[in-house]
Amino acid sequence: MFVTRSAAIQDRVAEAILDAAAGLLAQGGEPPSMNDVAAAAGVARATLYRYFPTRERLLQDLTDSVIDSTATRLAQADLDAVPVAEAIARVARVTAADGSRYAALLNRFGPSHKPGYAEDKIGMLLRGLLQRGIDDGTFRSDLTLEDLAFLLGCLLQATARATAEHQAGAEKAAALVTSAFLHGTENRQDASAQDQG
Amino acid sequence: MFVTRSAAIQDRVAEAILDAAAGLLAQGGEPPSMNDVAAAAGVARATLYRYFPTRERLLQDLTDSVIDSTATRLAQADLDAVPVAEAIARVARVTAADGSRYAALLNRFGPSHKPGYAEDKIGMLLRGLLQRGIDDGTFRSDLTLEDLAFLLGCLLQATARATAEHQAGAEKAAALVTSAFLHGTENRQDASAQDQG
Amino acid sequence: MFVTRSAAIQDRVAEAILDAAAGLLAQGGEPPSMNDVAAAAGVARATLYRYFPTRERLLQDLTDSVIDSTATRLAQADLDAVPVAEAIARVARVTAADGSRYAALLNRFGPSHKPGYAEDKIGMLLRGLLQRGIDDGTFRSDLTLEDLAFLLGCLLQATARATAEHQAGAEKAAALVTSAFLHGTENRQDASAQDQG
Amino acid sequence: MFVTRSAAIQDRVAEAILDAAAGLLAQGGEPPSMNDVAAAAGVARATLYRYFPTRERLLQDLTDSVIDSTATRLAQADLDAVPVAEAIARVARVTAADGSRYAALLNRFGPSHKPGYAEDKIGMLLRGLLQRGIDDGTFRSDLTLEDLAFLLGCLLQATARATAEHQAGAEKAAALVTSAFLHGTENRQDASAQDQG
DNA sequence: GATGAATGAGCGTTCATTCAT
DNA sequence: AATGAATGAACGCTCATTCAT
Repeated sequence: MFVTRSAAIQDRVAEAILDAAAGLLAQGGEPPSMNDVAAAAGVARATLYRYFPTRERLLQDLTDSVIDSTATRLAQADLDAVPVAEAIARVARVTAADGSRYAALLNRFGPSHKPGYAEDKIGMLLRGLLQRGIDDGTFRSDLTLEDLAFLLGCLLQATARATAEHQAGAEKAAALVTSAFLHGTENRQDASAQDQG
Repeated sequence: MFVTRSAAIQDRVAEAILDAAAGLLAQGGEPPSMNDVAAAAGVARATLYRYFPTRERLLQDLTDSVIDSTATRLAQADLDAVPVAEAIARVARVTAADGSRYAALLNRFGPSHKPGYAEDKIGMLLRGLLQRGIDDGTFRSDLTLEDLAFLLGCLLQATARATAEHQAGAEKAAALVTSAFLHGTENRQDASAQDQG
Repeated sequence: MFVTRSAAIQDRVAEAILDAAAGLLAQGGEPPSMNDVAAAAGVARATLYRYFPTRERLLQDLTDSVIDSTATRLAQADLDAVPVAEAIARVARVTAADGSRYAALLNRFGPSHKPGYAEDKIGMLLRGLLQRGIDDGTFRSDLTLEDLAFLLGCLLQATARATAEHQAGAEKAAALVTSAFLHGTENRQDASAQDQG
Repeated sequence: MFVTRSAAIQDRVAEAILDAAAGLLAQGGEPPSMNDVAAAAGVARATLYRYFPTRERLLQDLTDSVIDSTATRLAQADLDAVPVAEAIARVARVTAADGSRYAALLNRFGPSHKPGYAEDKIGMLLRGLLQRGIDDGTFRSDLTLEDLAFLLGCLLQATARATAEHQAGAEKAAALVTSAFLHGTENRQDASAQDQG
């Protein structure tokens, strides 16, 4: 009981810290110091370190949490229930909308974080989608799964970054990337209309 | 004469410092301290600060210098003398080969640096190329210059980043990006073979 | 209790730092660097700065502490219980013995420190003494309190300085100054024997 | 010839530097940096070092020059031609008027300078005067030449310091010190009127 | 478990002094 | 002989991290 309640409190504190850190990061400007994060979360520096023993660790966990929420949203998008082209469009939209927070992290701290399980979750999801596209003939047959994954990864990451800077163009960027990716990879046999939403 | 020689020495020292900094950055790991940079350049810390009064300034100048060299290489690539498709391919190759250094900087310090004239030089070059493609019907007519620039920018930047991590795949990444971009933006009237090299 | 103990520790550290600084200053030679002070006190430089945020502040506090101890010794000298002449002699002896540390500070850093309450404490003590001398006819009536204070101040300060250089002659200097001051200011009516001890 | 003219120029530059330094010191505030001195004198830092190879040396020479001018003024005061008491009064006045510059140096840099020939010049002059006072019975016979020199030195130095701080009271301080010194050391046999100015 | 204090390392800067020209 | 550039040392300060309580 005690342990449970205690654990709940722990989680609450940890989340408060992550929220504070996310808020500070979203404000732009210089990357916040551990001091700032602790103050914003309303705890002492030493307490912050009890939860996240390292600055790197804090950022890693923050990143994971952000990615996790994106993964969740993607999981809710019913990608398996729609044609690959539409699924790609949805992925692009989610990425543009949600990924800006992730990109903000990337922009400020580089890809130093070792991809955790959260990131793999998205990766597997996308690979599944791409493999389905290969199997059903949506994509050109001369492109391997790796090629497609690289391209889509590039475009999505770039979309996220761009969106993080000018929050406005999220929708447009998503549409553009979707269109380009699908046109750039489509199998010419089917002339299905891959128009952007 | 004297002034010239003196100025030459100055330049040499500045360049030595930039080289040293680039070398340390390329080694990966933690971003080097000013101390390290000075030591690697073989000058005293005070001298380093004489040339680059701020860490930020040093990185800015380093970035500019890297971009400048890429711009120079692009300028030597005779982009105007070949079809747009081939020109894009060349741009991708140069970016993959040369841009890794730039991406290494970006990865470590984010896009905080205000784009200087060097970066604009590349931007103008690319916009000129894309405009030519629009004019000669290489690209789909529903894509504006802005759209094309955004897409190409995304892909090139992603290429550079990817190359910086696995130096090996530079050629392949360039080819893939070229192919995807051209397929994704081409005007369907001409069925020219834009295969990757 | 806890607070008290903690505060006691803090005081102890602060005092250790002041002691170390005093020791280094007493050694003569170049004024010690903050590094030296920290090392001598057995704390890190950052800790030193936690206690004394500025070199100036450290010296100021050191000066105050030295003056304070002199003031304490003067307060214990029972000046009010003895004739003015004897009281002056005691003041001179205390100054010679104790003031050398103060003079060492003055010699190295000039009178830039703004006199704090500690210094005022001594000033008020002496003025009280001099006023008593005026009232009981010890001093010539043509000398104001200001005049007497100036003269005594000059002589005491000079004594302290001289003593700081040749620690040996402290007693002699005190006697000489006492004699000169009393002879130089005495009221000729009373031929009391103000001989030096 | 050349050497002579050159030497003259040298002297001129050296003097310009000393003047500049004196001016900056007189302005109070923080002790001027070698940078400041060089700039004020209109020469490059390296040139300043050619003339005064060390900060300490510059201050030493500056001190010597200030003392020298005081010594000159004392030499012109015809001390030998007047009674000892009057001579002491003149010494005090000159010290108060002229010595403030010296005290400004002392206050800022401490007595680190080894007394040079200039200082000895004043010392010998004063000792001669005091010896005359001993010989002609002006002073108490229980005070040695050393005692008298110490006392007078104390008082004069204090006068100089005091004057340096409040330029105003120079005359008054001189009178006070003269009176105190003479009363404090006089031989009671002669009741000559040693009133202040 | 939470905290205040301590720590070591780096930053940006100034300054006295030295070197090469 | 005069100079600009270089140097090393210190300063005041911030920050990520650790320790003792």
